[in-house]
Amino acid sequence: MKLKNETRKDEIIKTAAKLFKEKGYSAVTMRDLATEMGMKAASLYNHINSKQQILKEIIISLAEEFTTGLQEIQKSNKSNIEKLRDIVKLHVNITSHNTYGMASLNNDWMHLEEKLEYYLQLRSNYEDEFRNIIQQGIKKEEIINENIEVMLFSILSTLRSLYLWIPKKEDLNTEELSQQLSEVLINGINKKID
Amino acid sequence: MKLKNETRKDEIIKTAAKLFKEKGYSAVTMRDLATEMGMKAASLYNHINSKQQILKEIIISLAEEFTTGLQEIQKSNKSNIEKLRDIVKLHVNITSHNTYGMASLNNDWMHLEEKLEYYLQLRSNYEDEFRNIIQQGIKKEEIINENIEVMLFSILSTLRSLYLWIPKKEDLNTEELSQQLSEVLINGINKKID
DNA sequence: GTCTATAGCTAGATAGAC
DNA sequence: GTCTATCTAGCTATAGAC
Repeated sequence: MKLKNETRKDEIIKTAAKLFKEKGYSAVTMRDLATEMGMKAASLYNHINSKQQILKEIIISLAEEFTTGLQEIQKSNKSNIEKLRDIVKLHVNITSHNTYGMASLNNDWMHLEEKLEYYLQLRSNYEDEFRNIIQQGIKKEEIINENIEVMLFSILSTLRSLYLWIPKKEDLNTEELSQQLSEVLINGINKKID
Repeated sequence: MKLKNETRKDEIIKTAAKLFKEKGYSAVTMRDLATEMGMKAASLYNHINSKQQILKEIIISLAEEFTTGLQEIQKSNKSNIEKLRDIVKLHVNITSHNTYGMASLNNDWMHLEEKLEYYLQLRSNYEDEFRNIIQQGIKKEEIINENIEVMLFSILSTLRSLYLWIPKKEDLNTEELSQQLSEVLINGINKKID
């Protein structure tokens, strides 16, 4: 694990993530990746051990980023609605600086081999923490007493799909987007009488 | 195109959709599909012409179902908020009777060959119609004057992700789910003072 | 650190017996 | 309509020259 190699290796992983987003892990060949990197497929193996390792690094680092981000949010004394706003910010921030990787996290996790179980554990824990915030919010009468699973998956689906349309916006203002998204997800789109 | 073949062919397509949902189009082999069907790969070709044809039939029929469904909704004289509720129903209904196919529609459309352009056209038109309903809703002061793209993609992302968690619910009541989902998407989760 | 060459395997699809 | 056998092409990964 020489430090000198990390720069080139990171470049390969970043390029791979871009291609994985376009066609999915299984449809991208090492030759595709090599061509995009301007080299031959065999040369890739001086920097990475396998195609599987690339997928693992993309997905696990992102999954851990979400886990630590949510743990940080949970430490605060904010209201549950405020915690939800922080979760929206977390997703917008991570997605905006790694749009490509988010595609693999969402669509190619099932192709993980040794790390599959670990990933599933992280994801399951994340959903449990998220669900818990909604439950506490209902108990404290900050959140309506609707079906918890419907609220959880409605919000989470939107946040998980962010990678699909964030790149379409030019000059992205993450602070503004987070604010607008929170508004829509929390308060809805229905116009009330002022 | 003998009618007698259609039953077996439909069975193959349905099984393929299930496998495509689990691993994605590219990772599913004709041998996998044959095994699941209890036959040999070569035998599949008595019913279908190619793997690509299977994907095409799964995706295009669903895309057309959404297109005609939205056209039907557009014909009515309902308010724009009511039209949105109908769109939610449309997605819940189509997804609940073809959960597997929805995975391909969402994640494997880029592997379409001859029909790719047609699919992209249908999807683009669908989004335009959807956006138009929101715009009209804002104009008629039924919907808040927030960022249209944020509202559009927030709602559409949730509806497009329905296939991921609808099967987790046992004894699904589509009418009830549509109602709950509309409530959350339109009115938000924030508790207001009664 | 990149290359050529290639091993070893599996993919989609076809031919033809039954 | 299903089978066995097989073709051609493409895959990941390695060996070894430079």
